[in-house]
Amino acid sequence: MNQLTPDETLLGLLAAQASHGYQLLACFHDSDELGRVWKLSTSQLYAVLKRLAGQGLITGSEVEAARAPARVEYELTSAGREQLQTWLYEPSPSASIRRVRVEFLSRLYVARLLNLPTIPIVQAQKTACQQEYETRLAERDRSAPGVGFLALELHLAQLAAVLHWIDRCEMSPKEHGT
Amino acid sequence: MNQLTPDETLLGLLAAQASHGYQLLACFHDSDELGRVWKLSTSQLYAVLKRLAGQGLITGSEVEAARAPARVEYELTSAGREQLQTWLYEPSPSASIRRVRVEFLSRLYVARLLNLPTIPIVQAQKTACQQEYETRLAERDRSAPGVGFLALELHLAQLAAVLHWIDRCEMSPKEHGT
DNA sequence: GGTCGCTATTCTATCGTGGAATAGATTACA
DNA sequence: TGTAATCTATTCCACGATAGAATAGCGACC
Repeated sequence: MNQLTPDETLLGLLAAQASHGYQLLACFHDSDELGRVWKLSTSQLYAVLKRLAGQGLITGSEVEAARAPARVEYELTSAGREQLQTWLYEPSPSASIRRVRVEFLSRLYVARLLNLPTIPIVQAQKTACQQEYETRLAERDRSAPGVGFLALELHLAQLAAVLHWIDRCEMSPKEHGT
Repeated sequence: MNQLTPDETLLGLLAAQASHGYQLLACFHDSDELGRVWKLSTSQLYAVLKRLAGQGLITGSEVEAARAPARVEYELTSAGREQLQTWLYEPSPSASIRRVRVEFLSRLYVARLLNLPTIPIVQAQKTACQQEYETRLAERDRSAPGVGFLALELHLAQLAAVLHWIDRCEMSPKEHGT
């Protein structure tokens, strides 16, 4: 997959608890949950739910709510659970800064939510970023001065910042000292 | 403008020399020029040229080339020159990491190309990023632990990296020591 | 002279997106 | 009791970005 979509993150939320669009949306809007990770519009979320249902990763059923319009509750299928595991422990995650910010943090969020081990996720991401760093470093040495060179240096600085930051992600949420 | 487009960068290139789509494209593909800053498809570039022409910022005229198909050469109008100046010395540039990588480096590229002063551009960008850093720092102190907090810390680390990196941009291309 | 490759531009099909529209249900309050 | 406002929940639609194919002029090579 090349495009950045919340598909698997949705699977993760539904793995924790069967739910419906409007409720899931709240989680993506709460800045203490996924609000700082994803910027998701209403239609996009419902589109993803439809896609996942079409792929047989989740199934929905209409449910009448007590004091609200009827809603469609979705839950994971076994194919969905499998897909989630594969994504969560992807051995070669992307080292793109954007991907780290969004996809890695989503993995972390989901793993914590499901009480699954986070260390392998952090380790895999760290390794990927280190490799990327080495690659770019070699590239820089072959690069002519100019904005292309500056762009590479910025990229290297960003990767270095990620590598320094990522160690803090191994800790559980409560262990954060300064 | 909210969306990230190469419009003004194009104006900058045309300010240096009247040119046509195919040639401009080469500059955006050369990784020693703008290749590491913009990822631009053919159709996007031509679409931008049409838009700029529609806005009266550039004018095109068909030219027969010696050993090639006819081309449309574009040059800046006075409105275009004005727009370029405004953009180049924008007093409050965006502090978004992506914008810095793309828009700021484009400004720098264009200013160098036209032998215009780069210091004010760097200074304005630096100030914007410092302000953003302070804002996010305050936000972090109000934030609950979790991925939202980690996202903020990552953002802060990225901004710090930008602030450290940006000083090197004040130098002319040839002054780069280690 | 056919076809390969370079120059130069346009066309098209698709897809993501934001935001409006729809719609059911409860609450407010006069 | 009527009606306006508000919250819940989902769908619809128009727009623009985008990639990549298609078109097309022109020389070169064998």
